Amino acid sequence: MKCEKNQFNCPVEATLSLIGGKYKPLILWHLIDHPLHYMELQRLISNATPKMLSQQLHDLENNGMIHREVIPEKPPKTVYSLTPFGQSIVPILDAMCQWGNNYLDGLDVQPPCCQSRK
Amino acid sequence: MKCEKNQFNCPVEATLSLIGGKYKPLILWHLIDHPLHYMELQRLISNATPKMLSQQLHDLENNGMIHREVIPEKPPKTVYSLTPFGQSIVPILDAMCQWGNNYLDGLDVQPPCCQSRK
DNA sequence: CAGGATCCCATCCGATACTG
DNA sequence: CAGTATCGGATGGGATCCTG
Repeated sequence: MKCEKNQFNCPVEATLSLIGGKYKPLILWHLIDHPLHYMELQRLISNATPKMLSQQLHDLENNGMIHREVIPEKPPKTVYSLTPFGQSIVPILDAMCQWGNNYLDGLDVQPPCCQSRK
Repeated sequence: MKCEKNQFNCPVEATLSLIGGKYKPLILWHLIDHPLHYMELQRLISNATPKMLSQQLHDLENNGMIHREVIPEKPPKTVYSLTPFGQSIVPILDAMCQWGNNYLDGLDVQPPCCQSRK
């Protein structure tokens, strides 16, 4: 999904335009409790290709949801963390995760991660 | 987005697979308080083409979120309404709508509909 | 290590026209 | 009224290879 400031049919559309990307909810989810390096995210979201991961990270950064900091070392590191704006959307992720778990339960599917937070 | 029962990276993905379509949240939103006819939905969601609207309606029906009842009259009528399963996801829509309104406020954009419910 | 570049395919979505 | 059929463009997402 695009992340522009165009007209939306509904505020819900606006919300989805920010977190509707394939790996975006998952990225945000992993960043809730602590910042992570690119490599750690790559390992946690292993079926995302590097291209997809960095693309989604850039989208989230451009929308102000996450902060990207490069640490000039050898080897170089990049740390991603939630901004306050990104934090503000966590309750929605929580609600969606909880509902999604109930739904998957009904299908007898084991969710691969984040069954519940905390 | 597709709506299959495949593997999801995250329960949030499962949720998005059901309500992530372009007009799905809006359709569900309009059906919260009362059932609607196809034509009423078409009028409320005027920039959806008939093809898109009926496609999204079918998706929602196949996933058990809405109920479709054909009333054999002349002229024919079709009534769409939320199922209990569809009702169960309303809190998420509420949360997303509320957050989206705050977000759009910050952009000085007037949301076109459903500023708040009730 | 953290990604960018390139190529390509699947799906989403819109416009227009038509039907029981 | 309540859709379906068809075509085509836009976008999302994957595979592979390459670089500072």
